[in-house]
Amino acid sequence: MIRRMSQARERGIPDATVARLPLYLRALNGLAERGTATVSSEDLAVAAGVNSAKLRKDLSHLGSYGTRGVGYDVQYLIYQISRELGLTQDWAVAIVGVGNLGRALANYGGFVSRGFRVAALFDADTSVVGERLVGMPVEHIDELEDVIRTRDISIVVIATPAAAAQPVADRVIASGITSILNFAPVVLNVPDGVDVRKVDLSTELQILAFHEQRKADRESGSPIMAENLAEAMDA
Amino acid sequence: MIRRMSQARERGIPDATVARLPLYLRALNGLAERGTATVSSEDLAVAAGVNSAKLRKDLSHLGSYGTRGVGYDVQYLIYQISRELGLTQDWAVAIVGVGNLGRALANYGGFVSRGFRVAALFDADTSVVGERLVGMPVEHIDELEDVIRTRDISIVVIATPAAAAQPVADRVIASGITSILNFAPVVLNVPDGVDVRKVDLSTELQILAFHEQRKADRESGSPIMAENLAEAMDA
DNA sequence: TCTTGTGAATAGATTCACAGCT
DNA sequence: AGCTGTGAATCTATTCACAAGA
Repeated sequence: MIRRMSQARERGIPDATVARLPLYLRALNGLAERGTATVSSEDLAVAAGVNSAKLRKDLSHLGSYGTRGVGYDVQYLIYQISRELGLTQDWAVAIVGVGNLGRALANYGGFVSRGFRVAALFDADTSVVGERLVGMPVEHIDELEDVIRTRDISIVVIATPAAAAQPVADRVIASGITSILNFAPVVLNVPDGVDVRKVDLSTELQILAFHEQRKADRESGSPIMAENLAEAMDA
Repeated sequence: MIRRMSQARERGIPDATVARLPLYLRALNGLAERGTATVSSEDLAVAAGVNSAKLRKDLSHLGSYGTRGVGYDVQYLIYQISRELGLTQDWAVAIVGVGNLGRALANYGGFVSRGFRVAALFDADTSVVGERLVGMPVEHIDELEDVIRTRDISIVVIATPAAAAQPVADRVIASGITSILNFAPVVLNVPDGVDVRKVDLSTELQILAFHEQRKADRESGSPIMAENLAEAMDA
């Protein structure tokens, strides 16, 4: 029952689409800054570096916010995507681990900008505890559970060494956190219902290395690789 | 012609598979450290947090490196994956932009560990140029082209402010670079044949916020959302 | 006339389930 | 008896191509 609405708003937006919404949002913000009032799917797709049919299908999952023959109203679309992503409220984020990376994250401007607010910083190292960063004192990891509850933290960023990441995850999950952004190079074990996203420098470098190697192989031109190249060029 | 070999080794490994190989490699290294000699697809899959059929299919793209009834030899598989990813050679990496993030990246241990070597650091800020980091002097961005060529850099990490990223990308591409890891929050415009991977904190946070919002919506229990929850629990 | 929104077609990834080998 | 490797089935995502609407 209650099966009306734009068909998509009601039930899940595809993951692949959700992953691209931030990209569109950024492109739209760029256009807005340059004073553009209206944009076609084609132009927005170019700005975001995707195919325009994909962009239109993605946006169609949020609703029907364009005007045929005209395009999309930039401000209106910014608002709709922001709302869909939950950026119209602001989320209290805690960063655990104030090493080089943690500091970089805390200082990262775009972080605080829209929708997110660094509400706590934690470290286990007592020589770092007490230091101030972006106006926040670094607190001792012992305070983790208390602070998460009292400051209504909803997203935790783990920027600890690898060995500390799982215990930290266990503790924040026990404190009710269900959204974790993990920078430590380990696979976190978490119960169902907890979302973990992982950012991993070495993984990204390895993927680049793979492709770089392929390119090098092609240039050195073994017969098999030459054939691959020919096939690749057909595309 | 020459259409033999394990059917997969010759022609492209799926992107989704390539993206997971680093994950398997890490899980395998963990097992190796604990002295495990042999592992089944099931156990390795658990360690890597994926489905075992997927793991087997992924590995089958590299070749037939398991033993039926037994599993995979840990050391041998580490070697095969490393070779496939191109980690048996080492890649000279340059980091452009030595702010908080650039420093964190330069100091990141796992970076240097296997396959990668920080071979140059660049910044436009003359007050940073000359400073030493991980044994390397920070060089002025003017040296970019020369250094890329003379030190045989093959991967460039862009950790500059957003506005500097595209010009830097243009310059490194003009110097022959075809692999870029971009931390700046912009879509880089690059010609065909250049691989760009993007790591983006705010994108990741926005994706988490989306899911977090969904969870919150469910708990507040509108009829439609309650229905969604019921459906989700069927799975 | 121009551009959206979307069915239909295609491509790609995941999962199932079991034959085949050790 | 146990586990890999893989066809077949399924699910998800992308792209095409055009009807419908401004």
